[in-house]
Amino acid sequence: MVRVLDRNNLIRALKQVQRNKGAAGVDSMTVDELLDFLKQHWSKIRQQLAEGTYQSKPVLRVEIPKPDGRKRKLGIPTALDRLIQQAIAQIMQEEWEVDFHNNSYGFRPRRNAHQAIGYVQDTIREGYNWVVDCDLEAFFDKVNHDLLMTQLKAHHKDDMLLRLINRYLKAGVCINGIKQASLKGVPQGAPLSPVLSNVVLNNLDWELEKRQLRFARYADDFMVFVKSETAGKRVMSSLQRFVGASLRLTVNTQKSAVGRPWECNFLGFTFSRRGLRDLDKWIRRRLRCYILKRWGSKGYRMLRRLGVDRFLAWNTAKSAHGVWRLSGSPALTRALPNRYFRNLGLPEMATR
DNA sequence: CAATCGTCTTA
RNA sequence: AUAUAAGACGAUUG
Ligand SMILES: Nc1ncnc2c1ncn2[C@H]1C[C@H](O)[C@@H](COP(=O)(O)OP(=O)(O)OP(=O)(O)O)O1
Ligand SMILES: [Mg+2]
Repeated sequence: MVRVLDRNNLIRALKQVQRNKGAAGVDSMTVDELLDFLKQHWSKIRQQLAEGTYQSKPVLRVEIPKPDGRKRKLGIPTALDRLIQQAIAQIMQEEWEVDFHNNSYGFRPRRNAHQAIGYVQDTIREGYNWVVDCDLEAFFDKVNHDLLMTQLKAHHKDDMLLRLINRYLKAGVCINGIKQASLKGVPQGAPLSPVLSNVVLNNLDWELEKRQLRFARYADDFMVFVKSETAGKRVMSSLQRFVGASLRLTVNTQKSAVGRPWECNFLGFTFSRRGLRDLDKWIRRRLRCYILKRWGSKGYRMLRRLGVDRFLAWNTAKSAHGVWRLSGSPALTRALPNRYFRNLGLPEMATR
């Protein structure tokens, strides 16, 4: 709590909230009104936070369309609550980093989707040719408060902080003017929610580790790797049981399946067994167009002299099991955009 | 090469 | 029309 209320931490949080220019919460205070409000009321709020008497406002319910046509229920905290939560999140995410599993890649500092994809490819290369692809149903909305608080208490000694987080969980939602209690879930739109969601699924990570399974997780989307279809089916059903019984969450059966890694999507990337010859021929074609346009026939002669591989300079990599990864310069990625890879069912290109 | 804005992607 | 993290691109100021 002391570290949360540290001056530097608070101004970093304030800058982040202001930079986002997000919409107002239930009190209809905008982010540029926040600074004036803080000048007047901050000393009082700071004292309430230190004493554990601060009462947060409920979140504002706003619905936005999801890509599949359904609605996503956002919970927008007030600008002030976003500031306080961001200040907590900055401290919490660094403290939890040491306890989080290495194969969890979502919502974490210094980790990205490419690292998750890289791990997936290494795993496939080792001969794990069956995959259990899982997504959770309405993940944030269904997070169990008691389980989350138990998890937080086990790792965090600060009673004031725990109390404040609990108040945020129980702050309620405001749906067109009418306040409702929040009995479960973390709000989609609160700065603290992503790190709390990782705390919940950290249990799942270590359970998979205990069962000595290879996996990669990105938020609520995870892949577990096995070497046969029967093993995959067995893992899928035991996972459903574990997620339901121990985490009080449900696996989204529409978005989950046991299959071949090269037939499924993970983080918008597709894997393919297509051979290098096809790939090389296709890249050659694209490159010719790009180089002729950019440097004319001089560039084209240079390509012929150096060859595609040397020209790419950032090399194409081949794997033992026919899974390909390409890397390219930013300029090349612009010439060969990822949607071409997607349309052809090839793995996308990672810039480096 | 330090900082600040703007667009976009993944969950 | 919110949040986090990473990344890409574009622009600007010294
Ligand atoms: N735009 C967003 N704003 C805030 N949080 C988000 C947003 N998109 C996704 N999230 C968070 C909350 C989600 O529970 C979590 C997983 O996303 P996603 O799997 O797409 O939806 P979901 O799990 O809520 O519903 P479902 O999977 O049943 O369609 O990521
Ligand atoms: Mg989901």
